[in-house]
Amino acid sequence: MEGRKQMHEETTDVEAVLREALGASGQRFTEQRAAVFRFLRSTESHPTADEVFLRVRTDVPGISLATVYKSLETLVGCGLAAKLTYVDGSARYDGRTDDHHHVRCLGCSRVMDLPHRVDDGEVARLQASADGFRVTGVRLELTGYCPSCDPEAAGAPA
Amino acid sequence: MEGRKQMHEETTDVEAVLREALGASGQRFTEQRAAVFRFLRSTESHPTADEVFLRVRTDVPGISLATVYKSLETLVGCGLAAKLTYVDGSARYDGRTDDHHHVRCLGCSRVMDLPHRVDDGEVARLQASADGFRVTGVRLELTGYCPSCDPEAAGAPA
DNA sequence: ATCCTTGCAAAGCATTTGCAGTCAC
DNA sequence: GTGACTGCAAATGCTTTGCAAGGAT
Repeated sequence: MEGRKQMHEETTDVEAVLREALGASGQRFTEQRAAVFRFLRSTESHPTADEVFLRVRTDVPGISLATVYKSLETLVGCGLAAKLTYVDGSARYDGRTDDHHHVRCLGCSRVMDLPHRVDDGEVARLQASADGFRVTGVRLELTGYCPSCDPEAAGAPA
Repeated sequence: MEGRKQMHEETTDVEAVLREALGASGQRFTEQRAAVFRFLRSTESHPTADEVFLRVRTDVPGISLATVYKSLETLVGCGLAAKLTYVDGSARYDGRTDDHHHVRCLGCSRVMDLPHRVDDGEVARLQASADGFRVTGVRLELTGYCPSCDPEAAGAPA
């Protein structure tokens, strides 16, 4: 089936992307970095460093937590990942680097991606009052409750 | 002048607000909590716990950092302050609890308040794709450069 | 062969906690 | 007087760092 072939192509592509980005900044391709990058690209769960560690350990048994931290920082430095920080203080990593927004569930702490971006006109309106300020980025996060955590919804919310 | 009288009234009012909020949740009014609250209300600088500590220490010489942390948490619990977290991982506190947004300068790290809020229609549009999710809050932060830090502006950027 | 990376363990830093004395009520 | 609050210091948890061995180019 096409499925397997496509999967293989994607894997290859992911490695190529990583090799290129690392090479461009004079850094080396390693199995550890590849595993971290592959996992980040494969999930939308915006994992913490520790979650990455636990998962990647199944692919690269001997990897250490320190290496995961270093790899994540390397990826962020290459522009292949983004670092998010939440109110609880935990850092999370996102394999998507395009400008997008998030919804976070106050119940289960899950973070999901939003397909739409804030309208440029809206940004311009908000920015208008910060005079002289040159805006380069917008970060937006919706908070609330996902269907299975909603305390106001009918079902028993765990 | 009116200035002095108004200032005194405000101070009194701030304490009354604090007393009421604390009483409502069975907690006690203390000089330390009052000093922390007063400082938060008086500034727009969104200070870290340590900055609060350094400043409040001039009013309450013997106060400890642990007490500042506890007081800040108490205020957040009473709804008299909000806790913010930035990408660098540092927690900051905001004496304003109404729903408002921020601009952060990538040069000097200063955080300022934005007078406008994201339009409800825009939130609805963004939310539309997160189906089943009940949105309760919106957090937005603009990032960029303030006039004195803008590297693309004419003057020497420090 | 060079020097970047890894894994380990120790160090760092912000925040939290335990506890005895103190204070608000 | 009672129970909450403070200050101190120790503890915690996440993240970073130093270093010798190993690996990519």
